[in-house]
Amino acid sequence: MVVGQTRRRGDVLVGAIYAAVLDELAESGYAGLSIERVAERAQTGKASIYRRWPSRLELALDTIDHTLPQLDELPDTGSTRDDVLIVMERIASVMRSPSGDAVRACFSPGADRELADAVRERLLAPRKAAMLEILRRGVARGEVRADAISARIAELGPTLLHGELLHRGQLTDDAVVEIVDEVVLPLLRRR
Amino acid sequence: MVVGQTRRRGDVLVGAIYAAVLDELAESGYAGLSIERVAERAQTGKASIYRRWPSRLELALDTIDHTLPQLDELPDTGSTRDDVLIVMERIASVMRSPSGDAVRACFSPGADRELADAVRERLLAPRKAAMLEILRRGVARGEVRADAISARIAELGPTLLHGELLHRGQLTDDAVVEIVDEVVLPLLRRR
DNA sequence: ATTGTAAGGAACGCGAGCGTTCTTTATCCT
DNA sequence: AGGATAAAGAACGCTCGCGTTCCTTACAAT
Repeated sequence: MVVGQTRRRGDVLVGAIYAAVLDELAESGYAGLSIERVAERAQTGKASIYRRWPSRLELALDTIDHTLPQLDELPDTGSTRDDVLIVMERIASVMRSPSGDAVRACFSPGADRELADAVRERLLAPRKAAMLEILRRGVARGEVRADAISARIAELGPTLLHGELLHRGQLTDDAVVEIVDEVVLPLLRRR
Repeated sequence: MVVGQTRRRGDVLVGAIYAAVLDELAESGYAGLSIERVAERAQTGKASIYRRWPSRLELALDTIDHTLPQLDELPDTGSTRDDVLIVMERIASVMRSPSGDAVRACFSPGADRELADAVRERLLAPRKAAMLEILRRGVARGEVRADAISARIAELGPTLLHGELLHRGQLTDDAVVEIVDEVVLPLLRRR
C-alpha cells in the first residue's frame, strides 16, 4: 500500500494496472512482460490481476485496447494537405508515447502472433480506413488522383513515421511535415 | 553429442552457435534470448559459449555481424529501375529469412539500445550508402532528379519493405515490384 | 605416440517469475 | 451500522535460466 490506508477498486484500479502494463511493455517488450512486475508497478497484488485476466496475452490486448487514444473525428478542412498533416501528427504523437512502444512490442519477434493479428485488426485497420476516407474526399475535390485510393498508399504515411523512428530513434514535428510534403503528397497528385 | 563421437571445434562450432542464436533471436526476440537454450540448440555446452563471449549482447551482435549476407557488389545495369529492383529484392530476401527476424528483434522495445545502435551503424548504414550510390548514378544518367539524393529517399524502399512485412505478415516478390514501380520510382523522376 | 587444449556435459547455489491459496481489512451497498 | 465484497500482500512449491565449476575425453599439434 502506498498512501495511508487507501485501497483502490474497480475502474481506478484497472486503470492503474493498464498504466503499469503499458510501461512494462514499453520497457521490456512482450516477451519480458511479467505479471509480478506489473503488480509491483501498479502497487497491487498479483491476485487482483489474475482475478480479471486469464493470461498475459489478454492483459496486453485489453491494455492496448483501452489505452490508445480514441480515433478523433476525421479532420475535414477542405485541403488534403491539411487533413493528412493533422492525421499524421496525431499518429506521430501516439507513436512517440509509451503506447507506441507497447504497440511496437506486439509486432516484434518473440511476441504472440495472435496478439499481433488482434492489434492489426482492432487498431491499425480503423486508422487505415480513416486515411482512405481523407483520400476519397481529396479525389472528390479533384486534388487527388483516383487510383491513389489503395491500401498501400493509405499505409504509406504511417509506415514512414515508423521507419523514421526506427532509423533515427526519434520523430520530430519537422520530420512529419517533410514526410508529408516530400513523399506522401507528391504521390497523391496527378502526374 | 549428436553423431557418434564427433566433437566440433573452432569455426565449425562457432558457426553452429551463430545459427542457434539466429534461430533463437527470430523465435523469442532479444529479451527472450537465453544462453541455456542457445547451447542446447547448438548441441554444445554453456561453457563453450561463455568461454568466447562475455555477454548476451556481444553474442547477439557478433552473430548478426557474421551471419548477414555480405553486401554483394552493386548492380550497374544502366537502368535505375533494374538497379533498384535488384537491390530491393536482395533486401527483401534477407528480411524474409531468420536473419531478418533477428535484426528486427534488435530494434524492439526490451532490446538493448546499444545493440540497436550498433546494428544501425554496422548494418543499415552500408546498405543505405549502396542505395544512394545507385541514385547518384541515376542522376548522372539524367533518369533521377538531383534532389532525390537524400537519406530519407534512400531509406524509403527498405522502410516500405519492412512496413509491408509488418502490415501483411508476408513479403511477396510481387509486392516488391509494386512498391518499386508505384512508390519509389515515381518519386525519383523529375516532376 | 604423447601431450596440451578445449569440447561436451552434469551439477552447483541463486534469483525471478509462475499461478495459487490464504489472511486481514478497507470500501461499498443497503 | 452491518454485511458482502474484493483489495493488498505474504507465502506456497515449482520451473527456468543464470554464471560457474568440475570431470572426462576427443581432437590437434608435435
